[in-house]
Amino acid sequence: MEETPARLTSKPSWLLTQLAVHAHRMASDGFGEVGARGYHYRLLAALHEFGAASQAELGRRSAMDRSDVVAAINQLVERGFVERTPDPDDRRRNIVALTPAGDAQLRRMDRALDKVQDDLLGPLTAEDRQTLTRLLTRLLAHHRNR
Amino acid sequence: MEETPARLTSKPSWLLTQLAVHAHRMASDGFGEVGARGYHYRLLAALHEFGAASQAELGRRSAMDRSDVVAAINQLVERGFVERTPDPDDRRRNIVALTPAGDAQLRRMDRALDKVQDDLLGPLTAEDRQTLTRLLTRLLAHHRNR
DNA sequence: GGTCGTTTGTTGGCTGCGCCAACGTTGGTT
DNA sequence: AACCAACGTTGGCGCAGCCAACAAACGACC
Repeated sequence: MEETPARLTSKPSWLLTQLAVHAHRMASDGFGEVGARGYHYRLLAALHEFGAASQAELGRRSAMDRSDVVAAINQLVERGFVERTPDPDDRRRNIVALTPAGDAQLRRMDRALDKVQDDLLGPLTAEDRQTLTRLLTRLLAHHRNR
Repeated sequence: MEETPARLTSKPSWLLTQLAVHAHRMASDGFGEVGARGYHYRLLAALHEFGAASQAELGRRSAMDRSDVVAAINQLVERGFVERTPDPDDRRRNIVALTPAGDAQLRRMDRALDKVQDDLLGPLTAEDRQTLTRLLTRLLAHHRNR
């Protein structure tokens, strides 16, 4: 059983990034079962919660680069999960809207993700889970605004 | 100020991966100042803590793929931070050893990383930091072996 | 009106990290 | 001798994050 250097295991940044690798892999597996990836989920979630929006706005809400939004929306359009129409009021923009099929896909991904959360937090008590979530939320909010 | 969907912000896997992005970026910036990356730090740390080892063993200790170890060691050799010599007792293996220059580089990266931890945990009290570290360690240990 | 700066969509590219398949060489087992 | 396992190496893939550039369109200002 090979050991990991204490220099690494003692550093929160190491714990965080390594655990994120596991979380990411689990989520990817879940998404993969419905033929999707993380970017798709973020966009569908933003559309469902805030309604139709331009690509730039979607990017901001989903913490994605504009260029990555283009590619992901292309794929979602191709599958009929989303509709892209030019904005008549601002000809620079596209309006992206969720379709019923997209809504169904979002629910499928939701179910897959819920399972992931449970696997991820496996050995933690309900109280510990809450504590962890609270701490992570605080930190993320702090760094979100640089 | 654009909002992020609650579907995302409520999921530990989202908090974890997004916060990991920040942590990774901060660490990358720190490492970048001494012209290195995460892989280099992992290898140097393993060498310093456990002594000279074969590449395969280093990979296991640093949670890296064999092929990625090859490339990273090449770069460390090129900079004189590490020496690679054939193992006379097992001609399949190379013995990788830390040089004094490598040790100095490790210390430089250590200092950069310490700063990162502080920035990362910025708004947390000492007690909260300890709690977070404890929870993350528990989770990582759980997923490491399965 | 015309000019300037900004926003938007899009293309193309780059980096880090994790991972996998294949191959030849070498060791250990039987 | 035959087999399987481990090692180093090459080459390649996927996801996520990011940046630069461009043309088109918008807004504000004089």
